[in-house]
Formats: sequence, structure tokens, C-alpha cells
Amino acid sequence: MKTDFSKPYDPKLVEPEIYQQWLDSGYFNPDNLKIKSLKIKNYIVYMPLPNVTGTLHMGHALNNTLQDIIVRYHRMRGYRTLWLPGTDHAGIATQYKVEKELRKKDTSRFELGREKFVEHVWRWKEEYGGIILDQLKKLGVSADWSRLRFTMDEAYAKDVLAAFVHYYDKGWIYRGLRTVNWCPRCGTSLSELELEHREDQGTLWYLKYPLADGSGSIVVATTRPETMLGDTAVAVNPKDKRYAKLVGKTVKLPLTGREIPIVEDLKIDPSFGTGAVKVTPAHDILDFEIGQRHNLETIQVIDDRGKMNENAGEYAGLKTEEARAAVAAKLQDGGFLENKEPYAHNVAVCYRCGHVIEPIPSTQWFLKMETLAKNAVKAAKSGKVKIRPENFEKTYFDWLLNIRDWTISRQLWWGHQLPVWFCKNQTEISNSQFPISNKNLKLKIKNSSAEDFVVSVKKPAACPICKNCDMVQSVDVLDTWFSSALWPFAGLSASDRKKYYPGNAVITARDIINPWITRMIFSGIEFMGKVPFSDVFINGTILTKDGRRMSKSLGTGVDPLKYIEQYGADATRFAVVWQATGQDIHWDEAAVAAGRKFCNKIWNAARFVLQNEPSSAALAKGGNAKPQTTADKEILGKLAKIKKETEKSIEQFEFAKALQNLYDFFWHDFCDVYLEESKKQLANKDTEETTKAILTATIGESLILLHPFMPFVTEAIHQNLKSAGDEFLMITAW
RNA sequence: GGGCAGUUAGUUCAAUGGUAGAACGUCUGUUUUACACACAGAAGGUUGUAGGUCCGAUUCCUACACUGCCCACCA
Repeated sequence: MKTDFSKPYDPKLVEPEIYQQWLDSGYFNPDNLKIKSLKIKNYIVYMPLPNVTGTLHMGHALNNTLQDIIVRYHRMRGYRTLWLPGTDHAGIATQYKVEKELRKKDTSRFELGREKFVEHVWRWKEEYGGIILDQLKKLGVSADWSRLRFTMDEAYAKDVLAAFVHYYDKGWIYRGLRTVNWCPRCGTSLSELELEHREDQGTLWYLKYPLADGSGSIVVATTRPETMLGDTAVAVNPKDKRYAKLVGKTVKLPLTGREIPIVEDLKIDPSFGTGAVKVTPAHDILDFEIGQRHNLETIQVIDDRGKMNENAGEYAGLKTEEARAAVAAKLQDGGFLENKEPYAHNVAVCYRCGHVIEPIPSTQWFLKMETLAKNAVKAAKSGKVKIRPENFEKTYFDWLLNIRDWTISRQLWWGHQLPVWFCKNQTEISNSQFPISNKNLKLKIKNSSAEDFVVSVKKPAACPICKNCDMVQSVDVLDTWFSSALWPFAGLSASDRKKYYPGNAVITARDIINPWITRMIFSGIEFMGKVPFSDVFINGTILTKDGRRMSKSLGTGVDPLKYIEQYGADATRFAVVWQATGQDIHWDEAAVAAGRKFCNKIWNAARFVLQNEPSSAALAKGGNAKPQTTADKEILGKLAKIKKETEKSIEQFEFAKALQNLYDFFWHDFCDVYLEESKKQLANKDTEETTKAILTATIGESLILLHPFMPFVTEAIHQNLKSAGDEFLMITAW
């Protein structure tokens, strides 16, 4: 495309057309690159999957710009370069969003039923799920769109289910009744990584539990008196001398009269409260673990909607907050309330909807993490994968070395249904999420070993258990991260896996080191036998100028598309990279304006050179660009130096440094100094031709160096240089 | 509670064991035939606080304060 070099540079006139040309060229697909030799190395970057619910925010803009830089750089260096894009079905986020929409239309997923609801989400995904991809294209992202994958594509889903079967066959997946973090609004279990914590002004209540033998009482502290209805023990620390003589005795639980034991447990902190804790295995995860150790009963008094159930007697049907007040009042009347004081503490809330988490018992599926975590640790310790900046290795190791088994089931409708098939005759209750919710008053928790189900990707033709039922699939779906953990290979076709696995780099934000990076690493090792990539780079977090988090709900976000519209994609890319020097970026819009000015500077410098191109392309190619003057020598020396520096910086993921050095070179060394000097040299017959050749060679080389950072303006200029030939700058040899 | 990072010009950030740099902003001048989204020049900083090591610290060490994030979750 020959561009009209009217001034100044107008990104709107060139960006859409250039991007279309790149798409049409097919060069985003490594199979179409003109690779000279089979020995040429691959360079593969796995894109962090944007959610189908997502729209582009500054974090995406930064993250994808950095990836695009390293991808474009390697493509120009001649690598067989693949940037693999995809979208994530984002179970809870998407379901939440679609449900919210349904609510506006005065209906709900329950009214639609599962099948219709899932169809509805698919239609929603077809309509809106690609928005973010179009936005990425505006940014200039050079991913191979022909390989785009969605985590619920048929082929991808097959790999997800096969992974489940694989783990099950290894004996690493088990099913158990556990007290888990439950969001009453979303109606699903949540993993620890899906919780957020919010400070809550509550009350610390001191409850007096009388000893059954009438010899006194023991006082426990709690923020949730209503759960006392489900207490099945009082626990103290074995080292706590104050209570030593009480251990083994029983107390008579107020209001209910139930007798419950006093037990010892090391997890109790003697210095907090009274040092004695009420134990409610059904409604507290730590208490559940204590219950397991002491073989305590689990009595559920709160249901999956966050209301008191029939085990709560007269309080049944009340919301927990209502029950809290009622129970506290009753305790006070009965003389069981020793004291109360205001108390600020953290409550866990759902990361998605913000509702307070209610720990409740339910049947969930778990993946044993011991070996997987060990493998992931080994991969980083041995240097097979390198995490940069290095201090993030600590985040990685800390989590893996203190790993708990992974709750992989979610009670959602949108996602990969577990490849688990239940015998209809054997048990109906097994397939229910709440085997204990309504009926059972008391129950000892045991991990069921009863084989009333079969694990298989496909539905078994005949039930191997009762021999004559039509088996039903588990209603649970898998944690979204279970599927995205497989991205480096499940995102590739079978033949691509041979060619393009393992890859090289992942660039992402620090908050998904644990949910995603660690899991991709152990999944890659487990299923492909190789660490999926050698480099992890953690990019900074963009905050507002005054250091607050950017968020839609706070109204503190800024829209990268607005910048692209107003200043151009290159200017936007310039701004995010320019500022990406540390862990946190205090976003300054002024940098975008600076980026636009730089585009214009490049544009105008090119105009000057174009007016002074050597008469023939051959000359311009630099054959006779031998320096004659000091200025000539200096600029060529600086050019060679900046080239080396840029290579080094990019390869070390020091993008801001690379860009700032390039900026300095181009603006000050080239434009301010050489270009000005060249005006004199052009006026002199003796130096005219050499100067033209050096100008052309320098601008040509500068465009190459700048291209990964500012691809549009450089490509547009390149196509107007006589010396450039017909090939795209995008694939011009570095 | 534990950890990580940061605190330098008006603002956003660099840099260095030996008198601190850029971008943007500000001020002065310039329509010099690539660019006023420009050019030439200028002002602007006892480098968070308090100690310590050193001939010398903004840089290394210690403590403290503040900010952001991550992890844990004490009932």
C-alpha cells in the first residue's frame, strides 16, 4: 500500500488496512512463513486465554502488547513463530453474567432448565464471546487466528475429559463429603483461589457452655453464634494448662441440650479469645478438619441457600444473620452469654458476585496434588522453566509446597460435565450435590468408596453395576482452571502437538501464577512428558495514577480502545510499554500522547528520507553506504549498538528499556543530530549519494527495530520505501 | 499474621559506592524547505524518616513510616 504522506501521521487511515493485509498474507500462521531450513527453531507463545465475557482493559493491552513484541521479534529473526490464541469458557463468570441477563428478562436458569440454559449460553457466547478478539486485533496482535481455540470446543473438551479419566485411573481423583466454601448466590463450591476477603465489622460473642457434670463451664468465643446449633465439640490446645483437666469431659450445649465432648487439637491458638473454640464441622473448614481427626459428628444447620435448615429447630428458615441475632438473644436470656465485644474481622466473599461465603458440607471431587505439585516444583528448581522477575518464584514455590488437594468439581451448568456415570438403581443420592441437606440430622463423614459410578469419557452402553439401567452423568462440571491448565497442548491439534509442543514463553499477570501457570506446568509434564514452556514473564499491574486498582465497579478503569481510537494503536502500545518498568504501573495518559508524537516523528523523518532516496533501490540497499564523514560514522556506530541493545533487552523481557533506548536513538541521535547534519551533506556533491544511502539504510534498519513495538506506522512507511521491496516489514529479516 | 515490591524533579518513572537523568508539564526564544504532535535553550531534586558501614551513600546494612500486591485465615 502506498500511503499518502500527507501530514501529520493519521493512524486511522492506515491501521485497519495494514491489519487486513497482515491477515491476508497468512504470515501469522507459522506454516506459511518462508522457513529456509527444517533446522530453524520454533518460537511459541501461549496467550493467556481471555474470558468470553471479557472486554479489553488496560491489563490486556499491556499483556498482549508485550507478547506481540516478543512474537514479532522472533518472527523477524526467522523463527517458526506461533502465538496461540484462544478463549476460556470461564464457567462461573459466564454463568453469572448470563444469569444476570436472564434476571432482567424476568426469568432464570431454573425456569429454562439445564439443557435450554446451556444452549442459551452457547448462543450468548457466539454473539459476544469474540468481542475481545476483535479488540485485540485493533491493538495489532499478531496471533495465529487460524488456530483459535475455545476451551469448550469439541476437541478441547475431549482432552479435558480424558485428563479427568487419566487422573482417576491413576487413583488421584477421589470423591468425598467435605465442608467446602460455598457461594449461596452462585450455588456452587469455590476453591480457595476464588475467594476474596473483605473486612467486616462484627461482634465477638463469648458463650458459656456448662459442663455436663455440673462442675462449672467453659467459655468459647465466636463471631457466628448461630452455628452453635451445629456444634459437635469444644476444642482446646493440648498445651493449654488452663483446660487440661477439662479435656475428655463433655459439655451440655445450650439451647439444644446435646452433650458434646471437649477435645484437644494443635490447630487451636491458646492466645486468641478464651483459648477454647466451639467446633462446627459442617460450617467451618478448619472445624471440619478437626472433626475428621476426632471422629466428630457433622451436623448441618445451614442449607445451600444460606438459610437455617430443620436441624436448626425453631430457627429453620431464617437467614443466617437473622438467626445470629435470634440465637444470641436466646443465649442471653438463658444466661449463656458471658460477654460480647465489637470485632473487625475478614469474611470470605465470592470473587464473582461478592456474596458472603457459607462453608457447608457437600459431595465434591478432589484431585490429589502431591506428585503434580512436586513435578512443578522440580521443573522450576531445575531451571527447565524460568520465572521472571525472579521474586515471583517465591509465589510459585510457596503455593506448591503448601498445596492442598484441588477441589475440581463445581456446581454450575456451564462447563465440562464430569465424565462420571452413575448407576440409577444403585443410588440416587450419590449424584445429588446435597446428599445430606434435608433429611439427615447427624452423619459421620466418610469418603465413599462405594463404586456406584463409572468414570469414562463416553457414556457406557450398559451399566456395569446393575446391568440394566440407563446411566446418568454427574451434574457437576469441572473447575475452569482444570481445562485451561491443559492449554499448551489441548489448544493444539494432534499433528500440531508434534510440531509445536513444547513452546517457549508465557507472559501473564501475577495473580494467575498459581491458578494457571503452576497447573499448566504440571499438566504439561503429566500428559506430554515435557515442561510446556521455558520462560514465564510476569508483567506489571496497571493501577490508576494515584495507585488504586483499576476496576469497573469502582469506576477507576480506563479504556484502551478509547486510546486506540484517539491516538492510535501504536501510541497506545508505546504508552503501556514505556511505563512497564516495574511491578506496578501508575498509569499516566500523557504517555499515550507521547506515543502519538513519536509515531509522527518517525513518519516525518521517513518523509524526509523518502525525498532523498538514492535513485536506485540497489544503491539504497546499502552497498555503498560506507561512511565518509564523522557524522556518518557516528550514526552507523550508534545504529549497530542500538540493534544489539534492543536484541538483548527483548530477550531478557526488558521491553520498556528496549523502547526507551530506541526512542532515544531515533529521536535524538538520528533525527536531531544526523538528519540535521545530513542537510549540509546533501547539499555537497561529494557526500550527497553516500548520505542518501546512509539515511535510507538507517531509517530502514530503524523501522525493523521499531516494528515489534509500533507495528502499524513502521509497516506503513516500509511499504513506501523503494529499497524495501514488496515484502512485509513484519517478515523482513531482522 | 507472613511474604514480595515500592517510596528520587510539579507528575509518571530511570540511573549510579564518587557533585542525579528522561518523558510529560512549566518558562524563554524560533513559522531554520521532515515534523509547532517541531526545534534551540532554561528553571526545577539536602533521592520517605532515623541510625550504621565507608575517605565518600541516593546507591550497601538496620530500624521505622507510608503505599500497592500476594499468601494465610484467630474461632
